[in-house]
Amino acid sequence: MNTPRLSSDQALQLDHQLCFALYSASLAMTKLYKPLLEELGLTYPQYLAMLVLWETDGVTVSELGERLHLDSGTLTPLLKRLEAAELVTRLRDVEDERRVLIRLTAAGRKLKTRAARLPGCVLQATQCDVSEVMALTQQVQALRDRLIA
Amino acid sequence: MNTPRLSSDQALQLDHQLCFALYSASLAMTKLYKPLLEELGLTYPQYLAMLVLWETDGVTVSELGERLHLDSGTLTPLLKRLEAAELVTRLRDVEDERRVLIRLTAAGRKLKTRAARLPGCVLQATQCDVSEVMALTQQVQALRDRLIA
DNA sequence: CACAATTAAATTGCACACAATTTAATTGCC
DNA sequence: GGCAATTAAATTGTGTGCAATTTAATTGTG
Repeated sequence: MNTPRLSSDQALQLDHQLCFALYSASLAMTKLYKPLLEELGLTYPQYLAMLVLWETDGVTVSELGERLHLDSGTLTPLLKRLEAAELVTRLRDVEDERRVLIRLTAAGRKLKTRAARLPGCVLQATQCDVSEVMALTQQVQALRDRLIA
Repeated sequence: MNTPRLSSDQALQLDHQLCFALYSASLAMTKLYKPLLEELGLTYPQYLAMLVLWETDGVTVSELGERLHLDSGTLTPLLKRLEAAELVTRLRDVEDERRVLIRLTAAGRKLKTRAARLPGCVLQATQCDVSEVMALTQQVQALRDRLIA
């Protein structure tokens, strides 16, 4: 059996692009989170950084970057805003002064309680059940990991 | 049978977030396209705009925005850059002077030929076959449309 | 121990995204 | 026809993303 092929014209159609499906779905997600995160005083990328810290407090900027696939050019100003909001502290590691350790403040830890309702809200918006969302999440993660490799 | 539930702690884990899977996969896609698009002198969002125009030449800023789920705040400067690159023209619609019609130049139309190889490069990077990519694309599109609704 | 190479953040500059506002043109309603 | 309401882009301001460069600290090698 032959591998299915598409004409060059079809292959360039916007609605045939996996990249655009991901791009527009990701932006739609951001818009969905926006009003929910506004109550917490967070932007969407700031929320992702907080998710990492709620899992593992006290990480370096690099470690945070590896986890989120973002670099210091993005994270440094974002973390300064979280520091200004008094949700995290940014202190040079005494073991290695090149590194900056990001730690949650009491307010930062406390915010997790209020964030706990978000996953339920988002699940509802997907109109899927948990198992469907988990399956799609894993498929998209696996794709991402192949793209990065 | 009960709907599966997750603890609030598990539900907030980064790797359980569909939103983060989409976000990081979308950014990974952008990075994959970057060197390919550099040869064409396009950024990734500019490429998406060109995809629309290669399908339907002569659209308004609003129509382009509906197709890409982007607003004039994003599109106006982007289109000015495509105009500066002499790939499109931006002219007020004589029928309704509020509207701006975006049309491909000869160079803009011609660029489609060179773009034709991109879908193949991207498919290869996914390490999937066409049918898998198509299925995932449709799943993600359907999710996006439910999120927007 | 000196010093080149490496590493970690920060900085700079450019291009998005998007909310909110402004400007200009058209429509609707009387 | 006049004018409020609506519509389409553009503008303004904030916050990412990321390449490229800079700054500062550490490591490796002779």
